[in-house]
Amino acid sequence: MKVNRQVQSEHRAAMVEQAGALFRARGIAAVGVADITGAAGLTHGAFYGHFAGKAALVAEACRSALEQSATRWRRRAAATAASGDDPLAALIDSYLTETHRDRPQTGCALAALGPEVARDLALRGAMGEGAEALLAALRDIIAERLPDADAETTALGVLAALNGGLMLARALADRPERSHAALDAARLAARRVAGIS
Amino acid sequence: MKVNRQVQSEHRAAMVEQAGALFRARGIAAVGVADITGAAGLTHGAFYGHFAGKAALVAEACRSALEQSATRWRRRAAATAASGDDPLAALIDSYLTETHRDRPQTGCALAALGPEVARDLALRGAMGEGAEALLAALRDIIAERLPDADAETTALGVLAALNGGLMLARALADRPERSHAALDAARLAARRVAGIS
DNA sequence: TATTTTACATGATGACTATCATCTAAAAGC
DNA sequence: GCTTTTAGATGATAGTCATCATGTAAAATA
Repeated sequence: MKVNRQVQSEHRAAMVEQAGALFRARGIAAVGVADITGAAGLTHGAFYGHFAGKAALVAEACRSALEQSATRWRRRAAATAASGDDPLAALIDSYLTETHRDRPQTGCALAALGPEVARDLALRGAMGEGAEALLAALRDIIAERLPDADAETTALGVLAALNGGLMLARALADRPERSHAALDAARLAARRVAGIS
Repeated sequence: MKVNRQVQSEHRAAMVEQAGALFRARGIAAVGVADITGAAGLTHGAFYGHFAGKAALVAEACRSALEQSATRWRRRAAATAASGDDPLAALIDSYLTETHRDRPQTGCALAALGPEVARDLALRGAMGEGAEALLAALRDIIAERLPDADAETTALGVLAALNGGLMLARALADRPERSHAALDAARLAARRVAGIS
């Protein structure tokens, strides 16, 4: 049955959103078109009216998830700065938590999907754009917090430490103390890279 | 046709080896049993005499690839130390290269497969063991090079920076200069985490 | 050498999945 | 209100893949 334009665009947004969550939780290959439409409250037939194919949705979901993260980073940095705290330290601390480790579906898409997406040439564009959005947010936070630093290089280094730390904590998830130690060590590492506390 | 025990064990080793390379290059889900046996010069029928199923081979291939990396790290550290160079700096520099970025099939399995494997509970054990092997090698190299450092924490932090840096460089592979900058920044970051040069 | 065992090949099967064709009912447009 | 358009549902199709069943020839064993 046909729905009005408002509902239609909600359906599309729901598919992008649910796809992003499912991909991050289970991986791209393990999520089918029917899983995505189902999570959005539709059936598989609705899919091809909205997207050219699964690959098109993957690209859109990745870019969208990363840009959403970038926006969240900026908002939170503004909020912590307003309350007198260090926005860079706050970002590092909130990224490298057990909560983030255990909730990939709402977490950083770069850490959850980076390798899987990077090896698909058709998806590299979307991933690159999303990564740049994250880096731009981080660079701005660093430039404001550390006016003397090379914000561009520091942002790349800090993002590497954040991503790698989260990935390592997930790879060690079977060993709770080791996984916890990885998060602690990565928080320290990210601070050292930034040159703070 | 039956083959002798020597050849049989070579076939098994070839399947583990080829699986490791194919998984790192294309991802686990994108590689079929027939691809692996084919790369080893066999047909799909030979598979189930050697492994309980695809999952069993995935676990073995991951552990094997990571342990091989750990061994290579130790050997190279010994060689660079013998020639008077800094083994830790050499490890950092050789990990964060464009060659490593562009050759996942022979590179670090943690960076290539970490997220994909970490979300599969049945595979976490193998990945955790492999990660520990890498960390042990790195810890030993650090303990020798920096006797005053907390080698355990430093190893976790450096591995996070290495992994994250490589992943970021791959995510930015579409933008050659940015990808190059990510490698440069990650080398600098890893050094800062270790507290060297 | 004769017999048994078995590593691998061939072929089959069932499950799953992306995509397409068709149908329907409701929204859009007049 | 009537006609046209179309979002989504249902069902079909073709391809892929892991796994299993069976055959065969060579190694192992006696």
